[in-house]
Amino acid sequence: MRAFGRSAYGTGRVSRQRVSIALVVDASPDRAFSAEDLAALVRLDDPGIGLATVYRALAAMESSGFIEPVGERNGAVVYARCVDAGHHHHVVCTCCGMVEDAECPVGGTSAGANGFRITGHRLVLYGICPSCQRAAPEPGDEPGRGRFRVRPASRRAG
Amino acid sequence: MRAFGRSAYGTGRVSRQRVSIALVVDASPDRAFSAEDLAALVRLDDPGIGLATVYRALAAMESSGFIEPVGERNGAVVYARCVDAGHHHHVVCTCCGMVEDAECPVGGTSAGANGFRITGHRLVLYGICPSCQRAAPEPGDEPGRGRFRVRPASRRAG
DNA sequence: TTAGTTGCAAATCGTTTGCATAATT
DNA sequence: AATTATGCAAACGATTTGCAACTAA
Repeated sequence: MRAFGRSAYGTGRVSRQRVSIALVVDASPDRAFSAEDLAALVRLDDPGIGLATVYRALAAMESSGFIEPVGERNGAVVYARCVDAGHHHHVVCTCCGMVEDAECPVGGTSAGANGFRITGHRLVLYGICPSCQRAAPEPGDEPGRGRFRVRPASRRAG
Repeated sequence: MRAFGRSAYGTGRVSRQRVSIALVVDASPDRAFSAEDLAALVRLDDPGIGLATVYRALAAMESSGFIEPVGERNGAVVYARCVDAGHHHHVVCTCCGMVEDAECPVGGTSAGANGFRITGHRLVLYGICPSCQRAAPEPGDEPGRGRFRVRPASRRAG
């Protein structure tokens, strides 16, 4: 197997399954997705793909920088495709899960206050996308349309 | 039961257990801790405290802004005490788990690019604290001292 | 060949919950 | 007295892992 997939996984072999998975992820650059979401989509083409395979691919894509975890939905981690090449972040619609790359507003801090040597950071912006804003009656209310609510990662239900 | 604890939990009743828990958290403002860590510390004074109680207290303290999840350790979420009152973030030593409050470097973005109405963000800075830097032979190597490795939240082992 | 990948099913294990009891307000 | 918190133990459920078969390189 060749071509696409190489870039998504960085290193390692590129199996038929990994190509399918990478293609689906590549085709959904503006939507946060969970392992189950991804599996469901991939199964449209390859019904026999196993969840474990998806999880393993997810881990590989994350460490290669092809995707990044951006929150959770019902206790499951949701990821976003990293469209931009370099260092960047994501804005996630907490209502529908829409995602867009965002520039990194964090600067200078790499100097490190209090003697810390800063090695990195994780930032995710949350908001309401244009589409969901339109659907929301009261600006300020959490729109009720989305079936993909994303929440800042940390714990399960509430 | 009264006094301390009120501020930590925002609303709700303040039981003996919740006071003990809040006291321990308050006494560890510079260390990331997991539910198990916290339970172990609290049990020094109150051996009978249940893990579920700690988890419930953790949830309450998080929603009241007394603590914030800052990563994970062996698949368990680790929290940091929010020393500062207002909006701020944390710098976490990925080696030993030491934590310090950090100012928010994110500005203006509240305007929202691409039409998003930004409602919030989550930022955690990672680095090596002065103490661990001293313990690290090669500047650049991940020090090997810490027994509390913290990793950016997302998934379990690797 | 040879090492990395897959699918399946079982195992993990941090976290959540139901319930009867105890304690706060 | 009314309501909320606690402890225990069982339940959850997303994610991980062992393993034999398979396959990209």
